[in-house]
Amino acid sequence: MTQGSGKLLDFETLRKSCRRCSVLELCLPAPLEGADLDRLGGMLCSRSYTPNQHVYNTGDRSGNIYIVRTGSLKSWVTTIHGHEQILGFHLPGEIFGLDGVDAFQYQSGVQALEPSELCLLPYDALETIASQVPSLHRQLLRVISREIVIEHEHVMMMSSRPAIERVALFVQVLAQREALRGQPPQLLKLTMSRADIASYLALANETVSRMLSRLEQSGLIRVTHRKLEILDPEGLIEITGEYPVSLRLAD
Amino acid sequence: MTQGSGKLLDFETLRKSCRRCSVLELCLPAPLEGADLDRLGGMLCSRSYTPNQHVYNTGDRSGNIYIVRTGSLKSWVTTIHGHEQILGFHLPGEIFGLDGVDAFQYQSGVQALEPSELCLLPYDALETIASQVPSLHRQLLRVISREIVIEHEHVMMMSSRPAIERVALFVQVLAQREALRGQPPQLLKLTMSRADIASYLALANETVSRMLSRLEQSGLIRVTHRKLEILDPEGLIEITGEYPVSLRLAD
DNA sequence: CGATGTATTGACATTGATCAATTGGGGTGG
DNA sequence: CCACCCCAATTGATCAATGTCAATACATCG
Repeated sequence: MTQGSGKLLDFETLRKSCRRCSVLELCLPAPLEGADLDRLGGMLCSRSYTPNQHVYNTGDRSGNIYIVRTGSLKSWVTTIHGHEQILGFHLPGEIFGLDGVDAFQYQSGVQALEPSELCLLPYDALETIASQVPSLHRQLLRVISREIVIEHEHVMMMSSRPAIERVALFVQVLAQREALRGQPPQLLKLTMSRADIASYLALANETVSRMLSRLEQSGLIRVTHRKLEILDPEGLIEITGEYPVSLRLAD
Repeated sequence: MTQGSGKLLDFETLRKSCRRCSVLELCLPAPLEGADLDRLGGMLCSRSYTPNQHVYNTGDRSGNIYIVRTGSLKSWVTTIHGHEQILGFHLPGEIFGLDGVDAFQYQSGVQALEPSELCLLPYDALETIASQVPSLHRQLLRVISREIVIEHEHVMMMSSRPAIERVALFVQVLAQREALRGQPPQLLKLTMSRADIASYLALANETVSRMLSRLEQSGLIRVTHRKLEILDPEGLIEITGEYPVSLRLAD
């Protein structure tokens, strides 16, 4: 496994660290008592990654669950043809690495798309955490739950038949995920390449380009290289006529 | 939520129940002590479902994680236009219901494809279980891990470009899942309709029919209504591996 | 400022969706 | 037990949408 620059955190550092973490409310929505936070000491580890750096590769011996603190990453598998299939993008507050629990080795590869910081949770520590900090256990389950909903959203994108819908849905879901962590959802930074998006949506990258251009010509968005501005959210929703009910915010 | 015929199990019944369960080694691979099994008493609940019966619907207040004991089920979401998108099929030993943890309501619907029996795990009980039966906590994580791997396999199917690959992969993965629970993997019972398969693979159901016929004409499988026999597993692998792409991919 | 890889745009070919007709099974009632 | 019916599945013909190939424009990074 590719190693990042990591360090174990002592009690005091951790408490401060988690309290200052930008995704605290996602990772630990329930207020943890100071004592509970202390118990986490020694279990957690924070690590930084540079763009393109691998967190782990397919087949690597597993051992950790990861939660994104800052930055963004992609996970993928390589097919027999040597073709790379993107399985997901990981934004702050989101989890990955669970696919390695069952077989003791990761079933996919993960690499950073930009400078990123991750929070590591060793599998072994989870049992201890679960038994000693029950509220954290519930929070972990919630993060896993969100991850599964995101996977379902991915399926919804891939099953949208007209390519324009897939791309529009992609933009919308990305904006939603930005909003969830309190970021302005109308200005997106596409940290992944067009080819990554294309693979994620099961389209040719030329098609992704064309559809983005089409959305821009319709006045719905504005794209300049890796910056994307949503001009007309309502219009986007109209395009994705098949927008799944489950994706809409509580109403 | 639609109610099945359920009953709470006392200690003794549960112990026998779990010990006789066909998916014991999937659900609880690590041997549990008798005392641990006893502690599960009162937390677990078993329920039977008839074909087409709903376990829950999108928007239902959540509360349980489900593990399949016998039978098979499908989960789906309905789009605004009334179109049904299949998210997954659930076989014995597999888990579902996690998508309801975060928002306190299920984000999808689930219904039985045949007479099925489910094991219910209330969210609330999970914390207790985790703290009192640590080994079970780890097993739960493994079942979740398998579920995520299955979701990734689903994405791989949907991203396979030629339709024949998607269907071939579908058959292979289904056989694999049968094999995992000790069933002969060459004889499959398709409990779901062609339309369900089509939705799952993001294809038209006519295309699924055509591809199954094509696989049969090639002598790789034998399909009669809902029974599918794999005649040439190697041949299937070659199709998913080399079909049309290998002719053009020069890498 | 130049070089290399990424993104866009265009032209064409092909796959799979759509529409339509037919067959086939499983369930129900006579 | 058989016959009917209805829904599921198969098969066929056509065409639009998107993948593929190719060339150009554009950033980013050295």
